[in-house]
Amino acid sequence: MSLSERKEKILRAVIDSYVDSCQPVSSADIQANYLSALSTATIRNELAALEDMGYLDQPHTSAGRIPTASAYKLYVERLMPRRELSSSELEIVSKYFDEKISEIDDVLRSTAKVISEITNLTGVACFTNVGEAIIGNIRIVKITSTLALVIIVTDIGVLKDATVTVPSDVPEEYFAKASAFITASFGGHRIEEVRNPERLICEIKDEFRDLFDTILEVLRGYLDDSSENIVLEGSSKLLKQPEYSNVGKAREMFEMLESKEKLVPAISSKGDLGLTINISNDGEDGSPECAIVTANLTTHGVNIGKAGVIGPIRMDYSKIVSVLDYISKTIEDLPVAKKFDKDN
Amino acid sequence: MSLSERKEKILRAVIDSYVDSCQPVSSADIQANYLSALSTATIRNELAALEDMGYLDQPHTSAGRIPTASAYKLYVERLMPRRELSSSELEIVSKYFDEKISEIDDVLRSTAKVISEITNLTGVACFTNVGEAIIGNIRIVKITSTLALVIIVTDIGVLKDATVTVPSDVPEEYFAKASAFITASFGGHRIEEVRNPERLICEIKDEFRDLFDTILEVLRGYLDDSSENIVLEGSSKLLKQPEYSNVGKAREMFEMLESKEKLVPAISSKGDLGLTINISNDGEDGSPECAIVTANLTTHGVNIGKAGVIGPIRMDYSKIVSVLDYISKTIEDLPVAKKFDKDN
DNA sequence: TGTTAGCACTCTCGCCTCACGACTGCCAAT
DNA sequence: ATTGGCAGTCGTGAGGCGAGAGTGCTAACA
Repeated sequence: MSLSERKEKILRAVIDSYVDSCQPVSSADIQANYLSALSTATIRNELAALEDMGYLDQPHTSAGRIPTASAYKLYVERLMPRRELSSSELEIVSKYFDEKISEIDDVLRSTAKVISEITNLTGVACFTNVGEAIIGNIRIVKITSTLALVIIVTDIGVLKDATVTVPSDVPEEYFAKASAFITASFGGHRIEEVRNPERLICEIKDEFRDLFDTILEVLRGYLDDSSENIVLEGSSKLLKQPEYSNVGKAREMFEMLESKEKLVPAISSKGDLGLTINISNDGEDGSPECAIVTANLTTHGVNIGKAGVIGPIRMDYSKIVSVLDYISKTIEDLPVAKKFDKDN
Repeated sequence: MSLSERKEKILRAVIDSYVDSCQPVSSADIQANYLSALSTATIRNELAALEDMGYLDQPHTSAGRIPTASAYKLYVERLMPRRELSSSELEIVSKYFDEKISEIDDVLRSTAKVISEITNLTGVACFTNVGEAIIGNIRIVKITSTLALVIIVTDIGVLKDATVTVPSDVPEEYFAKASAFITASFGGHRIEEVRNPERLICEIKDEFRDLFDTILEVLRGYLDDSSENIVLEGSSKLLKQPEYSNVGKAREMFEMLESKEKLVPAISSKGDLGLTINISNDGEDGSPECAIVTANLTTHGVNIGKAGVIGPIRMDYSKIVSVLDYISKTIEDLPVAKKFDKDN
C-alpha cells in the first residue's frame, strides 16, 4: 500500500514532532510547524485516513495522534531523512576515538559511550559470537610455580586469558613445546569447533594430553559465557525519557538490561544485516516496550561485533542511523585494528 | 547520652517496623506488633522524648515517626540484633561459591550477586586500590609479529594484561631476557611506586630502555583507571524500593552508580575498618540520599578488595552486616585463593 | 472532487472542596 | 509513672466542575 506524497509528509511531520516532544500531535501543530500551506481541516482528513491505514493512533477522542510501530517501520525504510552528523556530534566521536585505544574492550566501551552521549539513550556494544573467532595462536605461560596463563590469540584479538593450575614440577621448557603443539592442533579452527575435538587432530602425544584437555575446557568456557562481552553505557539516561517516568516500566527495562539472557538474543537477532531495528511491543514476550537498533562492526573487513542503542520506541531513528553509520566507518579504519590482522 | 532500656526497645521497634514497611510508625503499631505490655499513651510519651533527642522525625503532626540518620547509626552500633543467616540465605551463598571459581573477577562478581540477591539491593564489589599491589613477576610475550602481551603478576593475582606494539624484527629470545630484567627491576615494589621510577633501579641497559618505558606506561595505566575494577549487580532492584519510586531520585541514584568517579570515593572512604557504613544525606554534595555498607575482603590474610551493598538509608542493617560477615569468612577460605600466594 | 471555515461535541486535566480517618498531644484520673 | 479519653491537626482520596484542547462533521466554495 503506497501513500500519497502529502500523506507521507504529514506522517513524517507527526513522527518528527512526536519524537521531539512525546506529546500527541494535533492538526494545528502540523500546520504551525511543518505544513503551513494546508488548512488544519485538510490535515485532519489526512490524519483520519492515516489512522485507518494503521499508521496512527489516538489516545482518546480529544487528543492528537501518535505514531504506531508500523509508522516507525515505514519511517525508517522510506521516510526519514539521511543526515550528516553535526559538528558537535563529530566532536564527541573524536573525543572518544582520537585518544589512544589499545584494547578491543576499549573499542566497545568507547563505541557504547559515544552512542549514548550523542543519542541520549543507552549505548550497547558486544563482541560477535566468540565461537566464530578463528584461533591463531595459543600460548601457555607459567607465572607461578603452580599456575599458568593461557593466552589465546584469534582473528578478533586476544581473548581474556584464563589461569590454570599446573603441577609444580613442570619445567618452563615444557610449556614452550606444549604451546607449539597446542597451536598446531587448534590453529586455524573456529572456537566452536572444540565441541567436536576429535576432528581437530589425529594423534595427541601423551605428554600433552592433560594440557590439551585443559585448553579444551578453557575454550568451552568462552563459548558458554558470551554474556560477559556486553558493554552498556548510559543506562541512567533512560530515566530521562518520559516513557520510563513510570517506575514500573523503568524497572522492566532495567531488568532486561541487567539480565544478559534477555539482552543477548535481543541484540543479536536477525544476524547479518548491516543494520537491525527491533521494535518490541510490551507484553508479547515479557520484554519491555522498547526499540533496539544495532549495526555490525567490522575493522578492515573482519567482523568484530555489534553496537547500537536501546531506548523507547519513540526515538530519533534518523539521527541514530547516521551515528551508527559514522561510527562503523570510524572503527573500520581505526589504527588499533591492525592488531587484529591475521599475521600470527 | 544513654537511653533507658525501654526507649531502646521502642526505638528498635520503630526502626524494625519502618525498615519493613517504609511507613511512618504510630504508637498503636508499636503496641500491636512489638510491645503489647505498654499503653499507646506511654509509647507516645517515649516517642516524643526520642524525637527531642534527635532519633526520630515526624513528617507531619498527624503522622507516625520515622527514624533519623542518627537513629540508624545507634541501631548499627548497639541496638541491632546479630543474626545467623537463614537456611535459604545460606543456600544462595553456596549456589554462587560452591561452583568452581577460577578468576578473581569471578569472586567479585559472585560476591556482588550474592549480596544483591540476599538483600534485594544493589551489590557492589571492587578490588583494593591496585596501586598497593606488589609486583611479583612481569612477563612479556610476543603474540604476533608486531604485538606483545604484558603479563603482570601481583600478590592479588594477575592483572588484566595489556597489549603493546613492538618492532617486528625483535626475536623472541629478546623478550625472555627482557622479562627477566624487567621483573628484577619492578619485582617486590608496589605498583604506585612507578610514579618515581628513578628509585626502582640504578642502571637500565640501553637495549631494554624502550621496553622499560613502555612497561612504566602500562603500570601507570592501571593506577589511572582503577574505575574498571568495580562490579555492580542488581541495580534494578533499587527500583523496587519505595524511596526511588520517584523517577528523579532514581535517576540521581543510577547516575551515581554509573559514574565511577562518584562511586569510587563513596565505596573506599574510611579505608581500613572491617566494616564501613556510609549514610549520605541528600544534597550535601550532589550525591543522592543513600547508604553504602562495605566490608573488606581478604583471602588468607591478603587484602583483595571490598564488597558491600548500596541502597536507601532505610535498610536492614542487621541482615546486611550478617551477610557481609558470612561472605567475608567464606572468601577468606576459598580454595581459589591459593593462587594469590606470593610464591612466585 | 478536493479543500476549507465553522461549529458542536468529547474527553482529559487541573483545581477546589469536603469529609474521613489516622495520630498526636495534653489533661485528668489512677 | 502510667494510662484512658478526647480534642485538635493534617494528609488523603473522592467527587464535582470548568477550561481548554482537539476532533469529526457539515456545508460552502473552487
